[in-house]
Order: sequence, then structure tokens, then C-alpha cells
Amino acid sequence: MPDSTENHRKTLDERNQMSDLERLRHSTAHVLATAICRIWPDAQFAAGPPVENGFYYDVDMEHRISSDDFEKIEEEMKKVVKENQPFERMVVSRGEAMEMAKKGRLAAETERSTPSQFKIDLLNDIPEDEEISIFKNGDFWDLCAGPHVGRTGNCKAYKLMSVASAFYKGDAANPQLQRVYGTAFKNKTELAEHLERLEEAKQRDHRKIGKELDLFHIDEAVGQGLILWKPNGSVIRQELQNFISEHLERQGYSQVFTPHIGKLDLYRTSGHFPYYADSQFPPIPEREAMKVLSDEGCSCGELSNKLESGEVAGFMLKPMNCPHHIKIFQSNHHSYRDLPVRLAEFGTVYRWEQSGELGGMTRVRGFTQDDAHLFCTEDQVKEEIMGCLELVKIVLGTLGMDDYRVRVGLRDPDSTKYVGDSEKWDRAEQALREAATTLGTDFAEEPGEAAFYGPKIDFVVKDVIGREWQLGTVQVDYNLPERFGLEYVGADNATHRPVMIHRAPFGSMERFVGVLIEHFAGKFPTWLSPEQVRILPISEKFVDAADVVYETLRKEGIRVKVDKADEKVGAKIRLAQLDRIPYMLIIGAKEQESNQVSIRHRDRGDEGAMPVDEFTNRIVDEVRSRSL
RNA sequence: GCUCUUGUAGCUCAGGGGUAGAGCACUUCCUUGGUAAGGAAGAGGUCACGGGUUCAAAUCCCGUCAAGAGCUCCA
Repeated sequence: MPDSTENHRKTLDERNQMSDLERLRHSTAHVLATAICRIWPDAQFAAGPPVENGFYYDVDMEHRISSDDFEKIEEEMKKVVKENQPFERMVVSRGEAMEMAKKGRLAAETERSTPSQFKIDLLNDIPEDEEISIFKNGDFWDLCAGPHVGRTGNCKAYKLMSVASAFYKGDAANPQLQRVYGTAFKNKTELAEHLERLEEAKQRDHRKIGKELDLFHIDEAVGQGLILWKPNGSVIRQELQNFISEHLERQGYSQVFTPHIGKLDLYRTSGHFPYYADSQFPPIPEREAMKVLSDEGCSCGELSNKLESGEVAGFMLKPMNCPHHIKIFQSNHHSYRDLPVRLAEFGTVYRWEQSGELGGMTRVRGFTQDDAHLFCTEDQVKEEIMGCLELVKIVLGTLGMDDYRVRVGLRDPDSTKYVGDSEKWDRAEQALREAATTLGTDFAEEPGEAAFYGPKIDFVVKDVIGREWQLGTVQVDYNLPERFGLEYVGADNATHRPVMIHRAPFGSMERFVGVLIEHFAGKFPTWLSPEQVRILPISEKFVDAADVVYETLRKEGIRVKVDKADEKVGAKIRLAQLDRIPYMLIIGAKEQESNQVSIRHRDRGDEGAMPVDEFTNRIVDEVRSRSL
């Protein structure tokens, strides 16, 4: 189990490499602690490190901090900053440090009746050979390896952001502490810019825009994490599926359909049941079995045990599509001449995510993967992976998501958890590496990041405001071919085991569309827009003329509507803008006479008049080429 | 799953122990207009659900469900 950032104790070397900003944030965390300590002297502090966009300090005390307290705390922090206390480093012996902690003197301004309990614990975690240091700012002494900025006066631009609870040391078995989050920057300008970015992110939130544009709905009566795609959202999804399907065709894939459930035995073979039972919907026992068991007065617990042990048969909602695709592959005999076999499906899967993990479209319990499984010979692995990478590249390029990084997940050389012999792994890793090189993008090799069944390549996309999302993935798999005993007949007339490749350029339709909404801030390129054109007659008199244009566009497959409301154009434009419709066509007396339309683009504004046919050609072209 | 916060009209939200409010959206009428909001009237709610306290609960308390933030998790 790799250390999470949370648990990982920074080495002194790593600490010395802390950037200036991290130093500043860490120091601001001490300022925060000083302030809290002055207001609530019973406060016990745990850890207070810098984090990605700021810092936090974990605190345990009687009073429950709420955002209403922020003003008061910030006021007190201001005083500490104004006092411009120097941060002084003092090296002490383990015994001295322990003595201070026992007197409650650590993370405090005075000795206290209760010991600094968390600091005692942290002290015990410090390796024997490491120097123990205390950092002082004014009377506030804290066990801390540093480093810090020179004085509290350097911490001028900060803001408390939120308070939440966190498990002590990140372990769910430990008690929860109050974690106060803040952010800090070199100066107030940078702080303001950061806050602006956060505001921008809020405006782009796919849950907000999804509601505004009527894209999707989650209903309590249906269930948590289950997405209802509304007509507008469905247009986007369908367009994306058409887009992918076109490329699947070109790349020689076969599209298939499979049911949403499968027998428990199928997943016993694949190894997913009962090993991953906690993250799956509970199994569906067979009708007959249910009846017999209920007649016998069998409890739920017993039933569940019998399902797990295989005494009782049943079905499961599929948590992945692989087993179904494998069974399609296995339904024929295969010669090496047939390979590679590429089976693709927009396959819906169900996983039991913990309720607290769910959120909007990005973390759900039922989702549709743009999934495919490739069955090929060892020799074909590299080329097939290149094909997969090509597809991901086309997808991301078409959507203007050019800012991404590529991770090549390799096995951990020291671990033995991996299936398949190491020679095969060497070859597969080399194939992945070479394929990644052909991408022309930098990639990072990450040992230990491979799945137990094979190495993989992940695409991590950065959206317009700098957040990262793991989307596309390509994985080599030696495990399932083994478990299911897949075979093909080679040129030598002997049977061989094919290699499987899993790949999903979007990851899932739900997550991808969620990310796309935020990426485009709802302003989808024309080909993806649920409504591509809205015709705005200047008054009722021009509704007929509008209808004629409507028919022309509709015949060309353009998604168009006429706004016949009894409103002025100004109001109609406003609504169309709010709906993020790419083109507004305005029709009044001038246009009617000349058989033209006045074009207004949602971003470019008034583009003047143009004959209807010319506009039609232009937009049809724009849609067909899927331009941004 | 854990901690905290929240749940009032289709949407965004105010109010808060004495029978429900605004703006937008919706319907009707007036208006027939030129690039981001013309005017008027009307309709619309079991204040998430269940229980308790009270003469009286949308309001206070408990529970359930759901959402948000963070933690833990994501084959």
C-alpha cells in the first residue's frame, strides 16, 4: 500500500525542497494555530501542512468551529501577523520535547493542564536519528521540522476557506478532528486571482450548468448516483457516441450489445465476486432459491453467505463488461488469422460507490463506459495499443482538450502481486513504452501503478481552469485470458493464449460529459449543442418567414427552434444567450424582403446578414467537421 | 461509511412557535418591437419524509431520506 500524501512523513530533504509558497503556507498554518489557541486555549493541534491550494491545521477542542467563526479567527491572525514575530528554530532533545508536550506546552502559548496529546504521538513517529526541532513565533511553540518564512509579517495574504472533519492520520479507525482549511499567497493580488478562479470553477460546475441547460437529473425516487439523461443531455451523449462509433468503424472494431446482468458464476470465474463484493450492488438470488430459503426461514445473513459460497445461484448487475465480451470471443474458435478481435460496446455497469463518494455525474453508481476489449497475439500488442492511443488522441483533439499528461503504469519491481510471467510483462511494458513514445507527448513512467493483471496507460486531462481529470485508459490484461482459458490456434497449429487489452477513451459517458460541461462552461461546440440554432422573429409578423427558415435548416439535420414568444428581440437574445445557443438568426422586415437572415453568434456577436442557403451550408459544414 | 452544514413554488432564495413570501420561469391580456430583461393581471407550495414537545410546529427536539464540503474509498 503506497503512502498517501496524508500519512507520508516528509524527509528532511523533501522539506528543504519546499517551495517558497509552500513555506509561506506552512507558516500561515502556524499563524492560524496561534490565533485559534488565543481564542480557544483548550485547542489541541495535530498536523498543519501546506497542501495544493493552501494549508490546513487539524484541531481538536470543545468548541465546534463554523464558518461564522472565520472572521473572528482571521481578525486574531491579523494581530499575529502585525506583531511580526520571527519564526525561530530551536533544536531540542527527544526528552525535552516530550517534557514540553506533557506540560501541554506544544502548539500552545503557555503550559497547560492537559498534555499536547497529538504532539506526543507525532513525536513518537519521528525516526530515532532525526533531529527534533521546535518552531517558535512569539509565545507559540510548536513541534515542527519547518521550514518557515522569516516572520509572521510575511503572511499577509490569506483567507480561511472551510472547516471539515478529517480522520486523525487519515485512518478511518481514528477519531475525527476539525480541519480548518485556508489559502495563502505571496500578496493580495495573487490571493484575489486565486479566489476568482474558484468563483469561475463554481460557475462552471456541471451540476449547476446541467440544471440550467436541462442536461440531466438525479431523482431521489430513482436512487443515488443514478443519472437520468434529459433530452438535451441525451443529444450530447448521442453525438459523442456517433463520433466514437465512426472511429470504431475506421479502426476495425465490431460493436456488440450485452445484457446488464450476468450469473454470479461468471464473476466467480472472472474473480470479481465475492472479492469486490463491497463495491458491487448486492447479488440477485434466483427465484426458486429465494422461495426455498424463505420457506426454511433462512436469514439474510445466511442467504448472503450461501450466495458467496456458491451454494445458491443468482445474478449480478455487471460491474464491468469484460466477462460478457470474453464470452462472445469464446463462442467461436479462433485462428491467429482472426486476430485481433476488437469488441466494442457502450456498456452500462453498476458499482456500489459509498454514499459519501457520489457527486453529480463524475462519481455515480451506474455508468456507461465507451468500452472495448481487444484480443490479440503477443506480437500485436504494441500495434493495438498504438491504435488505442490514436483513438484517445483523436477524441481529445476534437474536443480541444490538448492539455493532458500521460502516465504509463508499470509494475513495482519489488512486489510479487502480479499475475503472468515476468518475461511477458517485460514485453508488454516495452510495448506500452514504445507505443507511448509514438504519441509525441511527454509521458511519465510510474512503477507500482500497474494493475495486478497488467500494465496500463492513463490520460490525465487538465481542464481550462487547471483541474486534472483521469479519463481515458488503456490496459493490458494477462489475468482474464488465463482465468477464462482463452485460446487461439497459431500458425504452428498449437493453441496459444491471447492477450487482452481493455480501453475506454472517455472512461465513462457520465464522467466525460460532466467534465465536458465544465470544460466548455456549457458552451458546447455547434456539433454537440443540443440546440444549434434559434430563430428570433422580430415580431409576430415574421413568424411565417421564420418557419420557412426553420424547415430549411431542419431538413439539413440542424437542431433548430423558433422563439415565437411575445417579446422584444432583446429579451429573446438574452434567453438564447443564457441557453448558450451557438447561433441566433434574427428575422425582420429587411431579412424577409431579401431572403436573408441576420446572424448573431453567442461569442462573436452580430455577424451581419447572409442568404439563408449560405448560412445553411456554413453550419452544416461546421457540424460535419466537428469544429470547435 | 464517518464528521459538519443544508432541505420552503419548476429554478434561485428570503422568512421562521400563531395557517406562506420575493425574483425568474409559467398562463392570459395590452404592446408589434432590431442585437442581453416592455407593461399588467393570474395561477402555482402537505415548507423532504416519519415521530415527539406544545393550546398551536414549516419553525424546537429525535429519527429517516437526499444534497453539499471534507475525510476514507474508486477493481
